Amino acid sequence: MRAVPARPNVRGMAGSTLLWFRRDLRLGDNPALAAAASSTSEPMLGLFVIDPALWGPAGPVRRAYLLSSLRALDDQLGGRLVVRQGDPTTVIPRVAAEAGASQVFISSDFGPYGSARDSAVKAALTMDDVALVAEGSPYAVDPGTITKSDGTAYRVFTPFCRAWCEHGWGRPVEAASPMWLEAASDPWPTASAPDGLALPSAGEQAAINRWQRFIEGPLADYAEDRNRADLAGTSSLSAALRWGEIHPRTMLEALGDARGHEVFRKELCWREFYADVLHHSPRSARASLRDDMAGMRIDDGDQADEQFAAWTAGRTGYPFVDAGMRQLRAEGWMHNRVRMVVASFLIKDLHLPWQRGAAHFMEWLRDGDLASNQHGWQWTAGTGTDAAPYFRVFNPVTQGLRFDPSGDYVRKYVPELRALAGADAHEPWNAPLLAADYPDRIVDHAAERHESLARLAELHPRA
DNA sequence: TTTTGAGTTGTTCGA
DNA sequence: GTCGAACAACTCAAA
Repeated sequence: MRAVPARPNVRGMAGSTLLWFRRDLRLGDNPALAAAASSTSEPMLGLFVIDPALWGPAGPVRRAYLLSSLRALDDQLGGRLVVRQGDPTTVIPRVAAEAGASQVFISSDFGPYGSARDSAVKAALTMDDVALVAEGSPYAVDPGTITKSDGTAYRVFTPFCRAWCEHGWGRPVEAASPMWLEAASDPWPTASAPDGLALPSAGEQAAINRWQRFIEGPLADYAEDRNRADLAGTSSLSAALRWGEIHPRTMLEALGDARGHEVFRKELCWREFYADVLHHSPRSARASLRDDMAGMRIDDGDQADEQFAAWTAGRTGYPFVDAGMRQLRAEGWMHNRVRMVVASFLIKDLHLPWQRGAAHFMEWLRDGDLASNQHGWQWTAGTGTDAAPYFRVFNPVTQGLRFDPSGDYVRKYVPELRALAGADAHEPWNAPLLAADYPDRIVDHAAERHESLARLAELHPRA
């Protein structure tokens, strides 16, 4: 990235190569970059397109994170990352023409929007005699690759994971250090995180540093500590994976057979499993994967709206739920264990549709990934893969006592409960004078659990 | 072909 | 206080 050539005139420069970054904001272990670099000895042009179709829905948190990550990438490119705004179907052919590029390299996108967009871009480029070359993807194994023996997609995680491990994945590809062309950028959009929301540092180097710290520290006890909300037992790399600041292949390469390593590899596999499920069933981003659950009775109306608002604000009166919802607003991130608990509360205690909670998560999560988010929610709702224990209803108090036994997590995000010591923070109703500013419980968990099971029984009436 | 056992993340009840 | 059973029914792989 230091080797910046004497500035050529981009216009009319024949034979140059374009690298279109999307969710692969890194230089290391980047097959598209490696392929582009080895295809030409000419300097190449690194481009990111701000696509209005994605930019708006990304929400303020992901917009701010993305800009921060793009700034880091721009630094790595010696300030030569070209940023354009607009529909890629028109922007990509235009930039390719400006640069005289005959090839545009990308990393494959398997999402419903991304794959359709890439088809449209490919068609538009073909008219100009420019090739769109896809190399690599955000996954260790491309979605659609792992199938059952009859060729159809897996719907259960464990057999998928077994097949995924047997299939294996390649070694990280060597870093390339091409020369980068300079070209005009559109003005970068502005985006700032909501007031008071603190984002961690973004970019490839930050991701590598975080990964290194995780390997040296929490990974050894990951099997036990990953569920503990009051410990820093997770990798905190979900956003880096979402934006491709680090590739899962790089991580898998470093993992061995220790228990914590095995469990972490499984977590990476979950990400790949859900990408595979979404790839085979694009509709499942919006609709329940299991159509037999579509008739589930849900609540709506003014009271449902009020309860939804209490949930988003972290004012349900259940400390573990409220701590999670407030962490989301404070950091644009939530501990995975707590994601399940707040999701279960929305679905089983408030009887609201999973799509409503999933949309709120997508609005606030800096790691918001369509496949992982929607199917994580569907797992909790019992509408997705893993249909077996449909009677699973999380008890928000029990979960808090088990996975935040110190109460530190609750007190960190719910200041009204700081007068309660230890695990007492999970049951403020036992000491009302010490938690006077904290809301009362908006529903009775035992009663709503019963209601949820009753509504499920309506779908499967006994003979 | 049919059968069988197992399946990320759970809770409650009653002995 | 601890422990096993029950909560019903779908997917997958192996026997």
